[in-house]
Amino acid sequence: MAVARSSGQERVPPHPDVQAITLQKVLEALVDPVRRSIVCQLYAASGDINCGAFDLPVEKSTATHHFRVLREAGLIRQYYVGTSRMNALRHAEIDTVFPGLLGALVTAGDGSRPAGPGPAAPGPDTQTGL
Amino acid sequence: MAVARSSGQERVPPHPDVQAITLQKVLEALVDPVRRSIVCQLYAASGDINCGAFDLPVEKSTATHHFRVLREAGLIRQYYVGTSRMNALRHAEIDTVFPGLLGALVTAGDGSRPAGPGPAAPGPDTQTGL
DNA sequence: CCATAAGTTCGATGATTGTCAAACTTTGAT
DNA sequence: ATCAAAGTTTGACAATCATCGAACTTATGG
Repeated sequence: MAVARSSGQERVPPHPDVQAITLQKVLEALVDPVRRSIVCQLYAASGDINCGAFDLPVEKSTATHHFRVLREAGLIRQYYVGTSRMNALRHAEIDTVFPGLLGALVTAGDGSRPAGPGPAAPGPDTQTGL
Repeated sequence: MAVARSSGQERVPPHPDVQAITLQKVLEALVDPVRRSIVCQLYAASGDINCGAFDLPVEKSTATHHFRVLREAGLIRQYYVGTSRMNALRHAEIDTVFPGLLGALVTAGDGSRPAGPGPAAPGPDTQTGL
C-alpha cells in the first residue's frame, strides 16, 4: 500500500506551461519519425500509455530521450505510476495554441493519402501511421 | 528580345511530383525558421516572388540552399524569368496530399496566438510571422 | 534483504545541417 | 564586347542530434 510521501521530489518532471509552447519546439519534436510515432500512438489510444508499452524501433535509453523532447516541447504530459512512467498527449491544450495542427499532422501521417489511380492497392494496412 | 531557345537545358530545376511529397520531407523543410519565413511570405503574397525580394536574415548562398530544400520537399515551384528565379507556393497541391496542414502551420506561426490575460499587449505587429 | 523491473543519466560516436566566403554562370543592358 | 545583376556551386567549419551501452535510481515482490 503505497502512501504518497510528501517529502523529497514528487518525481514529476518539469512541463512547460501552455502559453510557453512554441511552434519551433513543436516542429523540432515532430520532425523525428520515432517521436511522431509516439504522438500518433497516443493520439489513437483511448487513454494514457506507459513508456514500455510503445512499439518503438530504438533502445530504452533512446526512447527516454525522445519522451523528454516531446515533454519539453509541451506535446505530452508525464507522471509516475509505480515504476512505470505514464504518457498523455496534451491534445486539448495544443489545440488552443495551434488550432488544427495536431490533427492535420496525424492525418497527414496516417497513410490515408489519396493513392490515386496508382498500381499499388491501398490495402488494409494496420500500421499506426504518422 | 529573348526568344525561348529549345536547345540546351530549360533551366528548370527538378521538382517532385505531387504524390512523391512526403510528410517527413515537408517537416524537415519547415522545421527551419528561415524556410518557414519563406513559406509564410509566399502564403501571404498575392503572386510569385523572386528570390531576391524575400526578407531573409542570411546570405545569398544560404538562401539558395533553403530554396532548394523547399523545392525538393515539394513545397515550392521555381522557374526563371530573365536572371531572376521566381518562387511559387504549391499550395493547392499540398492541400490535396496533406489537407489543412499548410494552413494550420501558417496560422500557428503568424503570432495570432491567444495571448490570454498576460501583461504583454498583442499590439499590431507587422511581422510576417510563422 | 535480495532480486527484478522500469526508466534515467552519462559519456561517446557518427551523421546531418545551417552558415559563410569565394569562384562561377547566365542573362540583360550599355 | 564589356559590365553589372541575380543566383548557383563548391568546399569548409561549427553546431546539433539521434543512437547506443553501461552504470545508476527507484519501486515492487518474495
